[in-house]
Amino acid sequence: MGATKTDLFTKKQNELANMAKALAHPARIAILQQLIKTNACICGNLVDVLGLAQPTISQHLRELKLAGIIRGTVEGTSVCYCIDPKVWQKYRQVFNDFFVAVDNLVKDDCC
Amino acid sequence: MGATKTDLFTKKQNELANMAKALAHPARIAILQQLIKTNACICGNLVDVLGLAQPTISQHLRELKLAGIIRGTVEGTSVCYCIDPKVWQKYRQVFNDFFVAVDNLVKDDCC
DNA sequence: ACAATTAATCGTAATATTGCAATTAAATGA
DNA sequence: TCATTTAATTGCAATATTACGATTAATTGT
Repeated sequence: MGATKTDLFTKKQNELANMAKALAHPARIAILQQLIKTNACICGNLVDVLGLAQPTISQHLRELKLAGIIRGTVEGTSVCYCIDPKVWQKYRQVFNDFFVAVDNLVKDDCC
Repeated sequence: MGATKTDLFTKKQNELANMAKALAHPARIAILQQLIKTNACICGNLVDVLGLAQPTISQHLRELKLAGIIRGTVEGTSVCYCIDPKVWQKYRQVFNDFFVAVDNLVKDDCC
């Protein structure tokens, strides 16, 4: 026990849950917002901006990269991270589709 | 260590992260979708529909209730759960606001 | 009052996540 | 080449999450 039983759920359900998980930490939210704020890229500035240690930031970047929502390209000794607009839009749509589902149904309260 | 350092982040960042966390499990996604699907309420049917044990479902319901996104009212020996439309709309808006932020900035790739 | 039904809670095991010090890897510049 | 800079990786401790058996709490029907 202890591990999520992904086999019980659909691909879409697991996909959405994983997307949510990628956003389920304030540091990762802060990283994404910082990437947006500085328009293009940013590197270890994140370590200065957020108050977390370098390995911790690196780990969060790793997760965001794994989720596909950001990309990192080496630039000299530093690494430039940026949001992947395509994946970002996909996230946006998946979440929106999920939230929209209620519009058709919930007019007033049930219980 | 091991605990999230919420004090390093803004209220909004923590709020969004917590909302995402509420959605960050396929069982909770499935529960919400089931509540939508059956329009109004549902009770222990969830235990039958999803393949998880009763205490596990109960725990996920607890988290969703804690997040405010669902409500439960006692009806005889069973409990009727339903989505809170107001909170649902808030979730929708918070996520949308977050995703929208990129529209103004990311036209083409950076790195 | 008492059996039956339903769901919450408790306790616990397994696993996952968070965070960081220490180290390593990779690239640059002198 | 070698020191410097930057970021990834390793290893580990603390905490959180997930899952469920066993039990408890609450309500209903008899």
